[in-house]
Amino acid sequence: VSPTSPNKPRWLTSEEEATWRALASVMVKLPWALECQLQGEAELSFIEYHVLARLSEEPDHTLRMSVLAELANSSLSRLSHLVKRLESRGLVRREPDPTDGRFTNAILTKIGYAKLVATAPGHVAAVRELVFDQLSATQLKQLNHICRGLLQQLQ
Amino acid sequence: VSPTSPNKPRWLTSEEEATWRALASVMVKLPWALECQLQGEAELSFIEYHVLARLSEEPDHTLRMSVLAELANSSLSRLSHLVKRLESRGLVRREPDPTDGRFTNAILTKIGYAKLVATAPGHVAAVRELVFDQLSATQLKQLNHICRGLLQQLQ
DNA sequence: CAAGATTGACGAATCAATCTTT
DNA sequence: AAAGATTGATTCGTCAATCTTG
Repeated sequence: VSPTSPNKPRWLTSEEEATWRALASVMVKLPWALECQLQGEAELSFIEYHVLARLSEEPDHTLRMSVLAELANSSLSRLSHLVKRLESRGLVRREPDPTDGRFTNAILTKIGYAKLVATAPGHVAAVRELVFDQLSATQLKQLNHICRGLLQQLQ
Repeated sequence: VSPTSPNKPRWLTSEEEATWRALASVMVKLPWALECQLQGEAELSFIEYHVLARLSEEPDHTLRMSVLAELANSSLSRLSHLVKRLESRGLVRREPDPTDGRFTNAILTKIGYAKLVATAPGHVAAVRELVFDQLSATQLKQLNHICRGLLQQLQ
């Protein structure tokens, strides 16, 4: 499709186009690389790792499913399927919230925590190697700022 | 998991951590938003759109499957399944390369091209709104540079 | 036999529908 | 009735195995 379309669509400049292609590639390849690292070393997907990680950040290693879904950038349905699998592996368990049975609490088990502790260093090393080792201190700040701006529009 | 682990894993600084969370969110939410836009307006996935778009950039609207897979950041297997679906919708067709039967050419059909022409303005508008309208000219350059750096490590 | 491509089985995400608790 | 959560059907991507052409 050529840039000579009617008039409504403001096309991308060649610099925007190049940036967009690079960004799109990063959005495909970076998650993939991290998936591979996690799958190879821990048989965990990226989102599974983060579910465990988020739970570990809570003092009681517990979060409501709906809150966890938000934190993990996941739909509730996806999370429900996913936690069921983690539960069958003994990494997480679920209980209805004692104070209000409509909520379900996801709870990190001892085994799940151990798994996370064993997995985290390798994962962090991969993130460091693939992302932060490639960025100067200035670029780090720039990227932070840029991402925050983009997130605003992504509600 | 706390930052007070043995010694091997150089943990992330709090600034790196914040940046990483923001970047991870962008990598999930931005593709999702664009998927929704394309699915809603054209019943195309992000990768399907880009397959059509890449084909349209060739003078003869033709690319070998293996080349197209590279350009679309896709495995050959994934592309094969995907193109089969596009073919069943009449948007693309496949032929063995006349000069060497080992290659398969994917060819954008008239219908596929029309679909792309109809879809592109809305998609570009979404990319503009979600990405480039959020970036200053300086940030555009920064993002371009950052992404290119990251891609180098992602081979 | 090697490279390009396809296939089928399986695993995981989505969507809509349903169930449960208040 | 509404919010939180689960479920099942469908679809898509992955992996490994296979097919095909030169």
